[in-house]
Amino acid sequence: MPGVTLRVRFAPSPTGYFHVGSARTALFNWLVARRAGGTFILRIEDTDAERNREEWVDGILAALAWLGMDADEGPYRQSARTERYRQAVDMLWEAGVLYACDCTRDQVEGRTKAAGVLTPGYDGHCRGRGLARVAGSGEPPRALRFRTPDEGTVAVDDVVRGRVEFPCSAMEDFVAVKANGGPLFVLANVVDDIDMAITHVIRGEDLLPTTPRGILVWQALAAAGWQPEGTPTGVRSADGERAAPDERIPLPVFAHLPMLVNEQRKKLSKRRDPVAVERYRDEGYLPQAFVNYLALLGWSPPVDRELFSVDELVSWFDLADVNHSPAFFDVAKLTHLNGEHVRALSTDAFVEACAPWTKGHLARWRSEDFDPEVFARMAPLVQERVAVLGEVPDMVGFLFTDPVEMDEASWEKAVVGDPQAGELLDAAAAAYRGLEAAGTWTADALHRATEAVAEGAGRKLGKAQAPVRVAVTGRRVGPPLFESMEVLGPRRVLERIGRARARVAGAGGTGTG
RNA sequence: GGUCCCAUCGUCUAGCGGCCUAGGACACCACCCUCUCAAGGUGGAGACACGGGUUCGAACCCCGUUGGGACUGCCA
Repeated sequence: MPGVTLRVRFAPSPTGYFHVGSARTALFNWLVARRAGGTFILRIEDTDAERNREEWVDGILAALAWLGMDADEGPYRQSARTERYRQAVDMLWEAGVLYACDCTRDQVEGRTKAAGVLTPGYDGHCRGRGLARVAGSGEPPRALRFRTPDEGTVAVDDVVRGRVEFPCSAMEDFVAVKANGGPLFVLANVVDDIDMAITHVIRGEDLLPTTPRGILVWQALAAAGWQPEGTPTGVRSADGERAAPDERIPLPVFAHLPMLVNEQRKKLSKRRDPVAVERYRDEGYLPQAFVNYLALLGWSPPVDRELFSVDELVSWFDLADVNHSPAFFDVAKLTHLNGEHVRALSTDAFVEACAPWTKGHLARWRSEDFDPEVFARMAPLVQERVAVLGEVPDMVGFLFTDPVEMDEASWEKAVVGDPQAGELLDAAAAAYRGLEAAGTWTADALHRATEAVAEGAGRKLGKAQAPVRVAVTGRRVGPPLFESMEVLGPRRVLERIGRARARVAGAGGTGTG
């Protein structure tokens, strides 16, 4: 298609925090645009003033920025385009496809119930009443309904699902304009897509049932002579004279993505499912890993692997490889993938990525206690042991907290539960003091010294190091012990072993048994 | 109720009529490696919803059944 640039849009409604499903939709649009060298447009669908909040817009923008999905145009605001919608409504009204309706919801329901109709929905009551567009003073305001065809079908040609046909007989005359004059989704959305020359509409499958309405509106607008905004007038009118409406304002290509579901196989809900993107950011997921995982939800790459950089995703992504069936958002798999991305980082990048937890707002120690050099030395050992960055504080907290915070479960198991713990600690302390005196306080020397202690106690190193580890780091699990003790230094190591030894002795002395 | 969508291991999926005694990944189990924990290695268990067709041949095509889901707002 020479001369035709692909234009896609992500059009969220700011009615809540940014949702993983929305992020997936945004990503697929973004990938398609980047792959094709097209344009990615951001449009905020905020026509419902009562439900939209500015903070949610900020949340969307922040999440998109975090994930690296940069918009080429926008954000456009529907709330700033009311004049454009009014023009569309006028045109549609003149064309006779819109009619005024003053039925309340209760009235409609009452009539369908009384008539015993099996198919609820609007009954076309006001179709032939010829109500004026604006009611007289004192009368209730009137909504405008779109006159749908009585027969035939509307077909949606969908890249993902093929041709889907909807019978007009099942389509009610839907409300396109609120009584207060404001446009509804189906109208504003279509006007914008035409004006913004959108070529591909890529969105969730939940919008598939309303797509025929959009197509009807699109065709009515085209037939009524709607002029897309911002198109050079000369070119357009020349084309417009001859071309059929559908050619003049061609329908976009539709692609309805499979739903993201929870463990109950229901559409992800903001209310009951952990779907806020910012939550994953704060738990320490890497944006590139999150994007990688999101891409795998509903799309499968043509190569047999799952770890991709964002650039690789751009080069491999194709709507033709999008699946049909709903996908479960599996945090366990996301976590694994995140671990892979964490390990793929350079040490410097890892240290940098950890900043929010080491010296930022998520740190659990006083900033003056944090030693960047110590962290940098331990970083490679930590990096290969965490799946999400939020695990980092637990793993290195003993380096920046004095006295060390003791995990009581670890203490119980490795010290209280080990009759030899006391003598092991004594032997280790003695050996370490020797290293300190000899000036050979290195991980290697500590390793050998501890091995000797283990041998002396008649056990394997693995069993012998446990009490020492708990005494020094406060936990049974963590980064390699000897490197940890090396960076911690003799003073603090010996002090901690001494404190633990005293506690064991104290417990023994006051014990009842 | 109506309209529409979907249907391969627990999960994400490969498969687009013969390469399938169905492959990979996550999770799970066992073993190996190992100073703990991870990571890594090896092995294991684990699926074509059901019934009819079409065909020499069906996970793949068609029909039906069943199951799940979405929509059915003067929300988007």
